[in-house]
Amino acid sequence: MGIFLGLYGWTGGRKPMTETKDMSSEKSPDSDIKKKLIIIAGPTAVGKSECAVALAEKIGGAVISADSMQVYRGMDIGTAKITPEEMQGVEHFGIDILDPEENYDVTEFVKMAHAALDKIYSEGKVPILCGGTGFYIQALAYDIDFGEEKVDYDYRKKLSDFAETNGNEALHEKLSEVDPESAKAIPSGNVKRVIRALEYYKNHGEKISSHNLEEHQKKSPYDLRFFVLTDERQKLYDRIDARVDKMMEAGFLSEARRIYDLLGDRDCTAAKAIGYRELFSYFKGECTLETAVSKIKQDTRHFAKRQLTWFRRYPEVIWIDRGTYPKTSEIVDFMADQF
RNA sequence: GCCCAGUUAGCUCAGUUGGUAGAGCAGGGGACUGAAAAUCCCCGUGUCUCUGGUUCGAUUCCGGAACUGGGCA
Repeated sequence: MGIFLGLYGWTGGRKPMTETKDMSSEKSPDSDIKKKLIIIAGPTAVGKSECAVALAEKIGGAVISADSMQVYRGMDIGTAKITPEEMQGVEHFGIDILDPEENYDVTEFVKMAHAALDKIYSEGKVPILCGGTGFYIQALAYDIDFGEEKVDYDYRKKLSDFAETNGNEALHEKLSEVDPESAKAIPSGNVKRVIRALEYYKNHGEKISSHNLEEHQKKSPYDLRFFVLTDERQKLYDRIDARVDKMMEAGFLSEARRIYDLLGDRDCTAAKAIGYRELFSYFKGECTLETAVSKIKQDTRHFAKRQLTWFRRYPEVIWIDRGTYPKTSEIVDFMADQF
């Protein structure tokens, strides 16, 4: 049941906590055209994937993964990637689409997601965007414009070399000259973002700060149902620690070894994945396995905390506490109640 | 049993030539618009083990106790 939810518009029944639309008069022509997009986000290890599958089964949906690392083939255990069995026949997009040495970024994600959305909508299904990469979710759900040009890795390298030899302050100073607003907003220590701001100015002759200001005003083109799963901090951390131990038991070490042999010292996105990078430094003899494993737990906990911070920015988020809804079926029922 | 050393923030330790103390890590909060599992910013009051003494004043000096290491028997 519930599979016949049409393509357009929700059937109402939203909880009062979110902004309620007046059914009769307030309906703008736009909101009738807006397509539904369900988002299931949250920190790592809260149980997003399972919920997404269960919800998809219940309402006739398909899942789009919003995860920057699960795109890589062969990185399964360490990224806690959903297995084909766990998918239960529900279609998933954005998983296993690249080799680890390939670079991926938001724009690639958005392209992939748009294609997936087209397909899902055309089949009359409901898309469920599920994952923990807040930046990707943001980009898709609020239709952020990143422009068409491709990244100039040489220019980035040039700037980071400049910062290396002349100091971060010097690079930051360059930004102040062309885009004082960005310079004010970005600390000089955050070299990556300073570089991007400079790069943007070079490509567009326009300040990224004003561009961001415009993009910031954007409303979502979708009829969103933005769920964020959360849990008591200690419980979440305990689950993370336990999961890392389970990964090790499941053969994460040899999986990481395989990826390490493949990537070597290459500086690519996949090599920065939590779990892999710590094990890589063990392979290089920089630390003991024990140290590496506890570092993985530590880094994962920090990551989860950052994810939570990200999602707190959205006022429209419907928070779901696992303490209140420990069972996946309860969560799915709750979600289904929201539309 | 004796001799040394130590006992300071959740942990590891600095430090105070006597005026009640500070780093790293952990922890918390935040930012983020083409690297995002990335990158970066902010937040440190604790019976300075206890107890006598000296002193205007002791966490700091002296004595004792307890505990923890190490050494000698």
